[in-house]
Amino acid sequence: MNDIHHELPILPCMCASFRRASRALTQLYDEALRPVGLRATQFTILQALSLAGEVSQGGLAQILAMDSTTLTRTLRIMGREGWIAERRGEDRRERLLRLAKAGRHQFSRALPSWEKAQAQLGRQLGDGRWHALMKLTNEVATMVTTQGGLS
Amino acid sequence: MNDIHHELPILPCMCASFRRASRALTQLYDEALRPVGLRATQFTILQALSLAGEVSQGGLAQILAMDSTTLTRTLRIMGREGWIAERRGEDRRERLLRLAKAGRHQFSRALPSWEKAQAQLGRQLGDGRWHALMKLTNEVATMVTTQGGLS
DNA sequence: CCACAATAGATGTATATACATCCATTGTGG
DNA sequence: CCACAATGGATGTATATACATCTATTGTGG
Repeated sequence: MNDIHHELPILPCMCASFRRASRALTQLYDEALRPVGLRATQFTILQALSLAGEVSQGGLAQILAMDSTTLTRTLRIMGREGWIAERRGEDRRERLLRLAKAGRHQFSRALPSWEKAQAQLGRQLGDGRWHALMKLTNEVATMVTTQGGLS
Repeated sequence: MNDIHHELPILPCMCASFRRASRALTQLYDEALRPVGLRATQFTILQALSLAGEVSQGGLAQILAMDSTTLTRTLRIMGREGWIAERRGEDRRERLLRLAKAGRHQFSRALPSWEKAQAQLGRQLGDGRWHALMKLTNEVATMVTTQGGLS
């Protein structure tokens, strides 16, 4: 019953190729995190807040290279689980976000599953490709968001 | 008014790093394709069908490493634009898909914009990183979808 | 100080995405 | 042939994602 697929055809579009790999990876991580009750995206937000401390919604959006209004909905879901604490900044338009106690707890609870997914992938890729991909994906995100509209 | 961001922080999660880069790239390609009236995903489907000829919905889903039921909705949207032609296979559960005339036309119309995006990105990355990423993203997708549930 | 531009998010809307479940069809063991 | 498992998609539901537009707040030139 297990899928022993063939090689996937190369997609000449870099965007398509990235999106396909992202979908595959998201499956892998979602499956690993399902027993804990987290989606990959939600784990990412917990981890980002864990690393960044207190940030505004817009600041978090920049870190993740996503539209800040997208976070409105995702944070609402995570907020009703009690994982996110927020307060108004001095600039009262801003929402300053940080992990609530339940959020830190949920994050620790998810760590082993996440590490298992990372390790499995790391074994399959090997150190060389792992580090290359870490570097390259980070460069792509930085480069594209930075140089967005050049002449 | 233009965004000259800083370096983005490294995300230790491979999945998060991939998804972030994907979002950034999707922005770039969506922007390039917007004047033509296509999303990156839709362009990808047109291109995949253009390369693959006639395939079943499930076959297309495998090529793109996505759930075949996801395609039900996306294909419906593209179908009502008249871009996709379908017929029943001998196995009458299958839907066999191919580009309709309007689809081939829309695809050609979009090609220049897509090539511009590819070229801009290619310039920023340089040949080495471009080819490395093409190879690595394809390997990741193949590897993860193939080795899905190993012991 | 005040009119007005700029910014941070919230909301409406559309697409992308997957999973659980359901239906129709096909394959299979007896 | 027939009961039943397996498969291809469709549908219901939930989340992820972005853009256009709106509101509240902040910054700024005069």
